[in-house]
Amino acid sequence: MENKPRSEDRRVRRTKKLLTQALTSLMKEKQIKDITVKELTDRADMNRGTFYLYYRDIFQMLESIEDELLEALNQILGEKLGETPLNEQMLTEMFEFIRENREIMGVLMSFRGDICFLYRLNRLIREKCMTIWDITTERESEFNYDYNFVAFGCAGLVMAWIDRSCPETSEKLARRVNDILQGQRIGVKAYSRSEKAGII
Amino acid sequence: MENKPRSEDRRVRRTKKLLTQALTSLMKEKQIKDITVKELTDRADMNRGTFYLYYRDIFQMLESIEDELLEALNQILGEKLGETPLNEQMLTEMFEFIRENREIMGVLMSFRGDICFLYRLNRLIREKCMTIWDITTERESEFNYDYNFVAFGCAGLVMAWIDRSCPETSEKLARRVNDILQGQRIGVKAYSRSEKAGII
DNA sequence: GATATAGTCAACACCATGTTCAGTATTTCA
DNA sequence: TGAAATACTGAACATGGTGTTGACTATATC
Repeated sequence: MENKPRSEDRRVRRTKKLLTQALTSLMKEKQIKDITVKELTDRADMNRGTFYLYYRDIFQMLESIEDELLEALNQILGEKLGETPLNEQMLTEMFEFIRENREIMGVLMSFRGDICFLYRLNRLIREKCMTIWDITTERESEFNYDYNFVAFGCAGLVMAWIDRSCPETSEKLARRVNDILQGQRIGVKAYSRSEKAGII
Repeated sequence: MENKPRSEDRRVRRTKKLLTQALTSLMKEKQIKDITVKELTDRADMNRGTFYLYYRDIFQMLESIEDELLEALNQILGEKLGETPLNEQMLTEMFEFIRENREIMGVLMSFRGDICFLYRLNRLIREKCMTIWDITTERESEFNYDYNFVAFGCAGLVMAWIDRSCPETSEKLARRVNDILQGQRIGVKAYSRSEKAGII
């Protein structure tokens, strides 16, 4: 995220950064559909016309922010699929990246966020798993349910983590996810006062 | 969902139903932000003004559809919290409800859906768990991570299920979720070709 | 320091929105 | 079944955010 192509003019970098900050800030206050370009550029302290130099509308702007985040995550996952394993080390790196960008990541995954981003993130990791594990189409259906459980489960866990401003280290979170995936009992049943109380 | 208060005029029921169908249909084709009231009422074959008799805008309409779904699910969960356990029977009932309303549920949970709905659904179940299991505030943090993993994991599993038009029975799905929650190994590791390939 | 490029400011047409009102159609209930 | 109530239609209207343009100013690059 930080090291963008230096080809862009300093002013361009500044403008985009200010707009991103303003959008992040506004999305903490209201739904994206209720944010106007005027409001956004006012907060970024710039002319409304400047916005249109780079983005078609606010939704497209959000999408382009998502593009950058996903591209960066893709880099971490290893550009050439199948080369790097999805291990605890890699989970740590991903969580660290999320932590570093927790402002915008938090917004995107919050109730004011974008379900599309969750899906794109999900697919990114999913495709890597498919390649690494060489899932055939016959096994795909079976794979899909469990995969989705784990993937969205992780997303949920990360949401709770960001929501608390990432108090635990990325390493600890990666270890927790690792433990769960290694087959460790998900600690929910432990909360039940009695066996009879239910199973969830 | 089906048995609404009969107090409403038949025309009103008809209008709302047509609008809901039209919205569901349109959301399969495009994002909600790109749907105009004109487009919606055209598809529902009615006057544009009629829409405003019941809804302020399209987003508010979606919200009111969500309200009804969540209210119905709340009924299934038992109105008086803490009275009914969250067991396999109840999971089956919930999945059956989702299956019956899979058209709109599918849209709401799809990549064109509403992240807010996921959060509301999550909170609904969460609050019930908190009450039943008598989670104290000290234990809440610990509980939160695991709970979120399971809750969003279930959501992900359901998404995959709806996405395939619910081929498995609600009973079978409830059993699968039950198995996972009972501590059964989540079947992802099984897909790995070798132990070295990674842990996710 | 010269040139290129980015940002500002004001003005503009456009179009979906949300509201209104009079007239018509349908439902409800006595 | 008929009358009163209520819902829907169709057209008109003001409004406000949108996206674009062109001339001018400010800033970065080399």
